[in-house]
Amino acid sequence: MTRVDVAREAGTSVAVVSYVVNGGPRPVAKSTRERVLAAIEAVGYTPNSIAQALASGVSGAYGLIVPDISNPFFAELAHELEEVLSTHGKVLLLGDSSESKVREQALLKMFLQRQIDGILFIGVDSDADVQPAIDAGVQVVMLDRVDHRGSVSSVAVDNVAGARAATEHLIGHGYTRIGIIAGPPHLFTAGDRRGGWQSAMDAAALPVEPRWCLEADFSRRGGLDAGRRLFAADALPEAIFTSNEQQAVGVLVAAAEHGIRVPEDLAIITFDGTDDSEFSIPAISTVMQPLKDIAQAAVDLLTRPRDAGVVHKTCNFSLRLRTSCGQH
Amino acid sequence: MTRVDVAREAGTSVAVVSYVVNGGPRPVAKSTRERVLAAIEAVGYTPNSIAQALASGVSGAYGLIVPDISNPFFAELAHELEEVLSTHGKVLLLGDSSESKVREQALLKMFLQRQIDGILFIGVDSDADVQPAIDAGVQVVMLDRVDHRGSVSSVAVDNVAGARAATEHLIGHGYTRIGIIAGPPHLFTAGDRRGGWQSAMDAAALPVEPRWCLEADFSRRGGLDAGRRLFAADALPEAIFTSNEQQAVGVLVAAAEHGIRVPEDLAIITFDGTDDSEFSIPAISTVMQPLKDIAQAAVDLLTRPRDAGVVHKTCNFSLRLRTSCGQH
DNA sequence: CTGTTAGCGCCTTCAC
DNA sequence: GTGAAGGCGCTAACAG
Repeated sequence: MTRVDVAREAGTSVAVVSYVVNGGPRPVAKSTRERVLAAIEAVGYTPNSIAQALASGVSGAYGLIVPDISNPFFAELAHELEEVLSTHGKVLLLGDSSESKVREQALLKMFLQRQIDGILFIGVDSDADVQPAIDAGVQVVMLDRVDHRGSVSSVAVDNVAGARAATEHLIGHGYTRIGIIAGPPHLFTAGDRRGGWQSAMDAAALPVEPRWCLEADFSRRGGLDAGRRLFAADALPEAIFTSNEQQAVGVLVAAAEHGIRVPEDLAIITFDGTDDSEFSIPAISTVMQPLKDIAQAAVDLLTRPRDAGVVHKTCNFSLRLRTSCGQH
Repeated sequence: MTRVDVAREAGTSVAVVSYVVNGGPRPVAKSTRERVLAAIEAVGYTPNSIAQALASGVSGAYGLIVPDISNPFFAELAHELEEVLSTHGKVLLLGDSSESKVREQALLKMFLQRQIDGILFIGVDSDADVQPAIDAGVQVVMLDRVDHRGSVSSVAVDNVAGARAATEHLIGHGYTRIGIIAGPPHLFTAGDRRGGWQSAMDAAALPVEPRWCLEADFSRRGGLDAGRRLFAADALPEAIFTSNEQQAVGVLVAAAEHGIRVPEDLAIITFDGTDDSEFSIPAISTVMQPLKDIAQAAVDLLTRPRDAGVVHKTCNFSLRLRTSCGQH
């Protein structure tokens, strides 16, 4: 069923069908419109999006590239993004780079070939190469692992402030021996969160003990390994800031292995705020990222005109206090 | 940059460019081919997939519809599916129905308009309506929540056998008072797993205590609520089979709330086998679904010729024993 | 082996 | 307000 069928049924030309389907670019008489609408209904016509895309140049499809969709944080973010887009009748192409920069580039290229209208990009690291997209004139918005000084638009929370707020909360509890599980150094996210922790420590004139400053992947396994290293030492910190939620879950497992009670022996606070921290034992205090807001902001940026200039949008985090830091 | 540019550069016709790009349908002289290849390189040409799709009728895009991508099981499955597809140069459209049948249908329609080559479908419930896809002549493969007696192809594990194996393992431990957290009755998955549990109980001539048979959503919250109900009673079972992993995580939280030790006071075994069960406290024994195999099988079915007939593929589960059922 | 050309389904400018 | 016609970029007959 194409427009030709509709036109024949309605006794008009295909152009008119086009006008009523897209509400433009030319006006249509009320009576003709109704006749066309009826014909569309009668023959069961649905426009072919592919053909529309080819003719008009806009595909109504957006690409999302994530390092790993099975990471709960990215999955929840993808959920929100898809929701925002699909209510606008847009469609989301999912690209999972499996933390590989090579695949990341391959996906980007595949998406570009498909004439996507824009790309939501969460890079494997913080200096992602989205030049191909820019050259092709498609909008790019970076999420999460962004360079907020960079030349492409981005949406993220203030990682420095969030980490500082979390650490300050720990300090407010009276803890003075506070460690950190930092993230991979090649991620600005990790650096910023570490910076936030550091600044809170400095502001409170608290000593930073190097052996309580570990580095780990942003993964459960990373947190587990770091926790094991930490707990193998004789002296423990009273509290610890883990730079992402996955790490925190891993640290919890390590703590259980070593018979270390949370929060009695060790308080924990973390960053991100997916369901994982709510349903862990104990529930983990966390800096919550407002995923819905982030998704909405990202789509807003993405759908602006091409020449809109780069914007670095910062969303507000909130602190969610739970058992793991002594709250209840 | 279109084929015209390439043709001009290479001094050939556009048809020849097409032939070398797609390796057919007509042969091309070696020398010409090389000239064309060089020209493609020189002008930096990449084919427009949209145009290819329109002209050829195959888009190279597949749709995936899931009830909720932020559910770890679906997210891990999506990860595997995307991986399989994208190594074939195919692209995945992600549709998240948010557990709504209305959105499910809307997504299906959107995908169909985009001329997808096939659809991977995980329905909100077990009698999903994929008729529109079938009418449009696009392949459908149902995953997970499937009706393996139905008329569309599917891939899944043997839920009955898996649940029975899990329950038998519990029985092998010497437990006799074994309860179940069943899933929503409108899902065949849930019914099958319940059936497997039941048959193991029957085979061992173990009594089924109704108050230890609860029903809950396939979610952490569902498991939490069910656990609270269960633990509010005075007499507890010795062991319990939870019908999915999310539920198990919730039950664990409820157990912690009530000071019930796992596995000392209550052994738990569950179904699915994502990272969640590995990184919970304690680690949860589970029937593992072979996600990679499932993904591969699904894509294989999806890319068969249209008239290939319906196939219900069953993948082999495996039992992963961990602390929660007394193993270690 | 290579070139010409008619579509694929739709959008949109241009006449009427 | 409506219709005719020329693309969008590519594929695949059909001729040479």
